[in-house]
Amino acid sequence: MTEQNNTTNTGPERLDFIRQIVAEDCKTGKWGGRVHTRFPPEPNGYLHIGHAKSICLNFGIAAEFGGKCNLRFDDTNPCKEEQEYVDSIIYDVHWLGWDWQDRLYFGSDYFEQMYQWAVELIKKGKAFVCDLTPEQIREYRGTLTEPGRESPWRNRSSEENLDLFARMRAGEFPDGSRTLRAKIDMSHPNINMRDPVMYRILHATHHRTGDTWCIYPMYDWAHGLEDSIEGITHSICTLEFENHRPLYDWFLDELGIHHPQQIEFARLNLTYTVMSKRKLLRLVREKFVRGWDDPRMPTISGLRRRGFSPESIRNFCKVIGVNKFNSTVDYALLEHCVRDDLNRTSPRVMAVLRPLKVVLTNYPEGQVEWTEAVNNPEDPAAGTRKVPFSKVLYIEQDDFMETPPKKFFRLAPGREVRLRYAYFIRCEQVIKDAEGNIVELHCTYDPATRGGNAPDGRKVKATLHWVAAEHALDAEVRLYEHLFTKEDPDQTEEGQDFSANINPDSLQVLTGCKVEPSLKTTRPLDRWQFERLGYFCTDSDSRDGRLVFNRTVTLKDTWAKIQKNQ
RNA sequence: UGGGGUAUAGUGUAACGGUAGCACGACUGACUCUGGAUCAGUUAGUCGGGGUUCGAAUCCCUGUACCCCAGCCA
Repeated sequence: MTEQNNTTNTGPERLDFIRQIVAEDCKTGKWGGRVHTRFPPEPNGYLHIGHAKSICLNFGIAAEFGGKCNLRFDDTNPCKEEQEYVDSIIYDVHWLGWDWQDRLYFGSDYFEQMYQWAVELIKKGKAFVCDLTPEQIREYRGTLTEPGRESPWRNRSSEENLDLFARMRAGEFPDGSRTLRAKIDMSHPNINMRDPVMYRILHATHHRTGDTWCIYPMYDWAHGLEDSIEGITHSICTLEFENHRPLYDWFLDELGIHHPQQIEFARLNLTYTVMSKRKLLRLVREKFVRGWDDPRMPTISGLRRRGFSPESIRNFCKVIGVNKFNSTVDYALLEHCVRDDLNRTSPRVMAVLRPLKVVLTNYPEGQVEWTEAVNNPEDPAAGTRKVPFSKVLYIEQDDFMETPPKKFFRLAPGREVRLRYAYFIRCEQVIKDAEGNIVELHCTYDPATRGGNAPDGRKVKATLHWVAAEHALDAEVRLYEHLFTKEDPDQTEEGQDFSANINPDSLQVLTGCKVEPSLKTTRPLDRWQFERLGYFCTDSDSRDGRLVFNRTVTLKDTWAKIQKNQ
């Protein structure tokens, strides 16, 4: 913990409401000064930016308070969970920069202990085997406004319950035929307390325990026990579990075991995207995207492939804060965070996405000059590199207009601009094809402006990026827009769902792009700034001789804004 | 209409009875070999109505709105 400097007016570090609780607990010694959190994903899908919020909260709090944070898989439902998801989650949490040392746990490792505790509750007369069908259980539960009715099986002797429960475990009964239920209160206003199911019979193969179990614990029963076993102090979860806290508390108190404090916070919502695993699964299954790691997905793997850095995601999670009320964060804030980080860390490079050929009529045929370019103006240590310059070049089509409107100060007939790190050039002639399309520009360069400055002190209003034709590498560049056309994808017409709001133009593939030769050896996940265009990331489809880049995010573009407002 | 939560600029958040602050966005301007970055500035807020108090975003009362809960999902 750093010493507070009272001479500055920055004030004390502001703590969110969860950190306030943790800080208070440390002060009062509630847990003996211990802070132990956990991130408990269910391995039934890929992690997304919303999980990152939880990950940063749990691992962040542990780190800040000198505590520990476990990675624990909440794998109590064999029907939905897969090893593939376990692997991806481990990879993603690590990639985000967090470490759990040797504390990688699985709820399924505690199945035997859970079973023993269930037996204990049965013996206490606090749990019973119920023979009601799923439909009957629903009927007996009552409704939000009416109390439920007690199961006719509620008052079996503990001997009978013990025997039946053992036989459930032994696999004597078919799926769905019986459950183990807690005996609480069928008229409780909180429906979760109306004799909730603790175990269901499921003859399913579990991704870790195989076929050793045919009864599986329900979340409400299992989760608190997992936290208790691991000695968790602060069990941080999302808002929808607030209604379950009384049950969480009830189980731990009845058992008289270590009782962590559950604290709930609001999950993250982001504009122009969906966050529920169910919807993300649909996007993948119904091929709206190319997979879990499609760069348009809000998954960690998608963001990684898109070019987001772990630092930018962690910083995003810090600036959005944490609260108890639902809110939707503007996607622009995520973009701000990634630009902020990439601006400082990304090497600059020149790439032309939509090439327009430029011939310098007064430049010597066959001559090549290697001009020195700065790799990162924000980081002098990044050094410089040499970029080839010659008679035939490519510039961006957007950087030339035959009849330029007001405020357009790039290249136009008769106008002079600077080619970055090279020369001033002047447009002398526009060459068109039979249809009148501009296919080539004839320009002259001023040899006196070598390096990019005029000895006579004359100024140009624009600096253009460029690539020498003969040295250029071909590349494919994938441009992305929001996956949905609406800020809230769930806002739909009657009878439609979020898929109706999918943006048909969310992916645009550009081929025949020209990039500078230094990019020849780039490897997947390398991050770049293409000067004046944006931040780009070498895609995993990229290989020697076939370069593929993803646009992470554009640079802030004043000219685009002017155009849009016209 | 049962229970549990929550309301602060366009958006995300601070304030813990004492000047409503920060960030993003938007809009100006300066600077610039990236129309980037940077810098300076502008914009705009306490859900409504009562009360308590010298003083209320904060405490009390009362409305209103939104979210969650009736899986043998988590």
